[in-house]
Amino acid sequence: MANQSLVRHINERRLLSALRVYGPLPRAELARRLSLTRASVTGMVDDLVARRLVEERPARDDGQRRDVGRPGIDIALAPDGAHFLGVEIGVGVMRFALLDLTASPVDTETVDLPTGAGAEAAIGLIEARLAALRSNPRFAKTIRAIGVTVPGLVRSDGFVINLPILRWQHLPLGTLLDARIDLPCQIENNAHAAAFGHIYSNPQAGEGVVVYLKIGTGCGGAVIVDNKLLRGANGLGAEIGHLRVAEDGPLCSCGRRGCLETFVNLRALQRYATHKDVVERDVSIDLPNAVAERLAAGDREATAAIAELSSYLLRGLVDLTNLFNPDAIVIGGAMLPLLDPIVDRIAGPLAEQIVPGMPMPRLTISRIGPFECAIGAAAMAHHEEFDLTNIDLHT
Amino acid sequence: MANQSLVRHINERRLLSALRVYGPLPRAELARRLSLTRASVTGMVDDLVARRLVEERPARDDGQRRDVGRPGIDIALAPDGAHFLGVEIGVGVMRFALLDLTASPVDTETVDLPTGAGAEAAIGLIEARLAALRSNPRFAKTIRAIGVTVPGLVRSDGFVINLPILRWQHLPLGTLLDARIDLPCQIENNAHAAAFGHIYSNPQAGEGVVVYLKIGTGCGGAVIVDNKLLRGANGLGAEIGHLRVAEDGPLCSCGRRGCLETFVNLRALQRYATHKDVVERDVSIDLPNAVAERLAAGDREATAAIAELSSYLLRGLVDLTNLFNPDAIVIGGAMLPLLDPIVDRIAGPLAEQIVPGMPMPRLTISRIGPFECAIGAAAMAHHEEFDLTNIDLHT
DNA sequence: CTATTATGTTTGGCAAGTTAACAAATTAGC
DNA sequence: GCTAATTTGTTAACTTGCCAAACATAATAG
Repeated sequence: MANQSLVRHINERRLLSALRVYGPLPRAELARRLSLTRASVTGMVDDLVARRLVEERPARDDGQRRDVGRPGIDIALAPDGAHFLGVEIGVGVMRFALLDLTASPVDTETVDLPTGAGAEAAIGLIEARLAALRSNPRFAKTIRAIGVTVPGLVRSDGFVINLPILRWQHLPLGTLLDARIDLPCQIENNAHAAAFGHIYSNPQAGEGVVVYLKIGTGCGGAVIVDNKLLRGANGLGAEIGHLRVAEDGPLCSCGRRGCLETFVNLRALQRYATHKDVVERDVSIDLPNAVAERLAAGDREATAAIAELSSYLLRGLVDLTNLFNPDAIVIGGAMLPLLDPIVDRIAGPLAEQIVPGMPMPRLTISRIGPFECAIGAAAMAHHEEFDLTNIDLHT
Repeated sequence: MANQSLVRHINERRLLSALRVYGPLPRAELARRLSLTRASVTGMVDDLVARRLVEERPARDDGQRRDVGRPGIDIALAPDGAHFLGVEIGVGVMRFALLDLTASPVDTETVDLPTGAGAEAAIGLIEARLAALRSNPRFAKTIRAIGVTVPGLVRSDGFVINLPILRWQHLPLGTLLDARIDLPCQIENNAHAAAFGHIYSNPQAGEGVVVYLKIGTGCGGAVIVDNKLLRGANGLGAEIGHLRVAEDGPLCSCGRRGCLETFVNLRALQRYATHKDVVERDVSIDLPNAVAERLAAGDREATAAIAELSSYLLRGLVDLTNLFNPDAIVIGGAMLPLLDPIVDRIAGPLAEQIVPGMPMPRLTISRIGPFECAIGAAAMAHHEEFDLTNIDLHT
């Protein structure tokens, strides 16, 4: 199906993506940026206005010096032209984020997910949240798709293979969702979604190759190449947490020892800081803040704990840098309050230990915060429908 | 530039790729496969015939039972419509392969590259080979581009960072080539090229995600996603040889210890088999054959050597499988005669040790042989000009 | 020998972008 | 304040390339 309608499809997405990334622009400027004529842009904008996806904006009177010539009329994405719901299924909690057509969050919500709850309960909560949102006339008819993230192995067809933290296994979550929700549902690993959320909300960050690490209850990862997630054959790619970084160590949920995930997560941090092992649910969410304070106060035990965690993380990042030659490594997740000192500690040795000649990647921290997975999931749904990428030329 | 000419560009590449992959086909069949009308295909074929890229073929009288209806006239790529030269710069040797428009090798050649020779000498040999080929009227005007492979780190802009085996370093090879050769030259790491050659000559092998390992003098790798190489930010991606698979080990060319490359290569095999370390140039190319014979004869030392090498390789493949969730792992390179027993030994443990739930990749051996890098380099040039991929929709 | 079926070509139509001309809205200069 | 210059946005005529439909062609089936 490579005919004129493909050209229109491509140009439409190029136009919408430009407006999302650069903000409102007049037709003439759009024409220049997309290498189209003003005439073509006029036609496309007319069409998009009729479909309520873009709108004219009154001239912003921002005191900017105007150039000579007739001033342009800004065209902007119509924020409420479409909405996307992102859902994070987490440990004891579900988080929801609603994005508008500009991919900005317009609503967030957190609800408890009882420990031991199954998929039915989670789907019920999604249904309820969707109904609640739709009772608001603003969102009643514009929610187009849902993205759901889970903390573990999930195939791209929506089949959950294993979520050790939730004790969910072999579960056709996609099918179950499709049966109960009247919108397209996409299921994704939480780290993949968080990574995508980061590059989608920082467009300049997504060019090239980005390796993302999410350090929290576990340690997950994602790799993004030219704004596209590396999913692997079945959507299980970038299982960075199971990279082997030591000959021995605590038993991992995967059954092996030495996995990065067993050395780099909140529970491990607790272990390093207190020399006592604890069970998962006893690790407080406030742990990173507490350790950060002790660290700032020069506490020796906290310093040693960070040093130990950093050493394993470093070991993993060396391999990842050699394998992916990334432009940037982004670290996010619940460990956020401690990421600055960790990154400071890692940058130097990383530059030394990667293969000589391999350029040092930028080390960045994702500061989106606790809704990063939900926002990322919604961003993926947004991207699916409106972003310029992944147009299949083969069929 | 997304207008009707883009549609034609896409459809032309779809048509040429279909002919390359499936062989000669009549217009009606092409129309069905490309979802175009017979009328459109007629027009495109007329155009391509005029440009000498395709030609009509007399009906093959292969005794096949004919269907009812008017028989179609096969359209085939005109083999001599274009040629691409691939060059491998190796240790002591340069190999050349010329591909025609069907991406089949029509000429191969090996010449000595004196030990210690610099880039100037190598470029001189390329010039000479190109001149020799052009003295044949068949190739005089049809060679369109050159691909050159080097055994080590090279940036996508053609700057050679480090080739430890050749002692070449910090060398603007791309610029030097452009100055002396009147054709587009692309420089690529040898394992990347070999991987690409494998999937380009086995089209069904390139769908999805393929992890390629080249085991020879060194151990290099490449990852291919949907027929495209994962290059990384600077073209240095997939440095699989420097994946760390042990806490200690022989000193690697990268300055660290524990790299996969130091355990999995010809010299290491020699070491395992003889318990003596030797210098690189003393490792005979025939070593794999010799060991294979001893192995077949049940020789205990050879068996142990293969077991040792396999154990390190396995360790690397576990991480790679978890990281990339590949459809297939392909192993090639000078170790070829030993790859069958090695793969036999690895398959079982690999399935056990990857993350539970991660599908087991197919384990395949690339049997292209000694010209795999040269053929792959030429294939990359062919792909650049004629394959349906990497059409940039952003500009 | 005729009916059927499939291929390949021709003709006319449509979609979407381009070119070129023009009206509209602003600044610059006198 | 008026005119020239400049830039935006629209309109109409043109071009490209695919589609739809009709037709000529070449085979098989009975």
